[in-house]
Amino acid sequence: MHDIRFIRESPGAFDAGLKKRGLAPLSAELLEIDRLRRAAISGSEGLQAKRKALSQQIGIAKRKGEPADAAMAEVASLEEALKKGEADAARLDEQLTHRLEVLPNLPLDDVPEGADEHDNVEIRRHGNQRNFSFPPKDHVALGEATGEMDFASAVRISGSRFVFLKAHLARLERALAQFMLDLHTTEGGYTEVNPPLLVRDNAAYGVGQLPKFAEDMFHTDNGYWLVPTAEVPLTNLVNDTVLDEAALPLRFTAFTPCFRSEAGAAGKDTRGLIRLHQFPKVELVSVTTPEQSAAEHERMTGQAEEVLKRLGLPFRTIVLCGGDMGPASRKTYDIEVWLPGQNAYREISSCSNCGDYQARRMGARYRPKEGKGTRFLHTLNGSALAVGRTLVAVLENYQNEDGSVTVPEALRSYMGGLQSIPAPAAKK
RNA sequence: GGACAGGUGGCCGAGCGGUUUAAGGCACACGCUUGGAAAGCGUGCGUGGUGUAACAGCCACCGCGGGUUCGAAUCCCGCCCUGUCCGCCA
Repeated sequence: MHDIRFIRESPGAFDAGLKKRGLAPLSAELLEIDRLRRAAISGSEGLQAKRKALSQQIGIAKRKGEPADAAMAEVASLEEALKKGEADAARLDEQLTHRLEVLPNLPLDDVPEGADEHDNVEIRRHGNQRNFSFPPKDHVALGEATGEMDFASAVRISGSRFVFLKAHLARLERALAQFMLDLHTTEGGYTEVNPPLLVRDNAAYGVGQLPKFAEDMFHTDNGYWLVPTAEVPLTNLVNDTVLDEAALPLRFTAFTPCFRSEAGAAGKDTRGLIRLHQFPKVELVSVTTPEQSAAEHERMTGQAEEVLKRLGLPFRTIVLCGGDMGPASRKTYDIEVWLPGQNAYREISSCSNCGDYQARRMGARYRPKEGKGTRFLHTLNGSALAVGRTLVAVLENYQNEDGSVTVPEALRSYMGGLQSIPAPAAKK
């Protein structure tokens, strides 16, 4: 949600931000609605003030037992104009809100120009791609060979884009999640949270999922949304609140399943664990002052990268261009992990600084130590990491020629000391 | 699912047709007091909108939406939410 006052003061900057998003300028149009809106409000308020004054006179007169017919007649004569004025003001105000609430956040100055993912800019790489002495398999081939990654059963029971993980792979997923949570809570300073997975409209609206992305979420027939990411419940922990500055920053982490209908993704990434209707993810959410958010964004991205470093997985970090960012974000880093089976870097984390965009929608404010009143908070969210895709990366990067998979050092204590996930039994 | 009770500022809480301009308290800020602190005393302090160069002023907001009325936090209707008890249930 945008602040119309900002648009009033800096229409050029607003339009420039939209342009970076690949959108046409809108400030002139919005300001015209705003002009009409304010005129309507002024007119309406003038009449309201008149009515109020007259009503007070009537009250005083009646108290004294004097007649008040003249004043009552005058109020009655205002009736029609009052109704119209209030309706006009309400209609224009609503119109402006509807226009503003569907617009994306404005990119920060250091976000690169560009239309789509081709214009994203790589900012660093870490780790070396392994030299395989054999042709590496992809995770589906590895997982299905042992029967521990079972898509066939999932299709019968739930349909496409679901999976059963079994035995070592089920445990590996659990180990990954636990490893990540431990890292974030002990070294990262995040508070572990186990949130609800069903949320109300207002929570989905608060982070910007609604009204635009209703079709990307699952909805229950009694009105709940299944969370598409733990960002939704975690960020909404501060909705409708006024925090003390001393409490900031707040840092939350959660391991949850995420549910996405993938309505617009028919035919994309149909193979394997990459794009499912239900997938596990460890999420990070920070709530900060406006002054803290840029540094917190770097810190959060570093926290996500740390997971990959400890797992020994090669990755690169890119900054998304204006045209490729999610709507709530003002700056986003994606982290892409190297997948030998696909011979490509694939997204495994996305860390966004949302500025005050979500805070405005949620009503999330704080009281500054200095100065009066309240200010909107800044919110940030990032995956650290998408656990299913991390499992893919571990399988593909740590595979051996016989189909066994070496367990990364960092995970062994979570796997009961297991050194290696066994190769599939030889065919008889 | 059934019955009952409730939703008032950052928090607690009074008000239940017109001097409410939402009392009072807590918290917070500043000052006085003090060797320093606590306590005490004093002052300030809701949110949003509109308006202004900045003040001032004005309007709205007592869960949300309607209605009654010259006038609604207060009365009426609908909805949402919370709590308690009962039922069901891992």
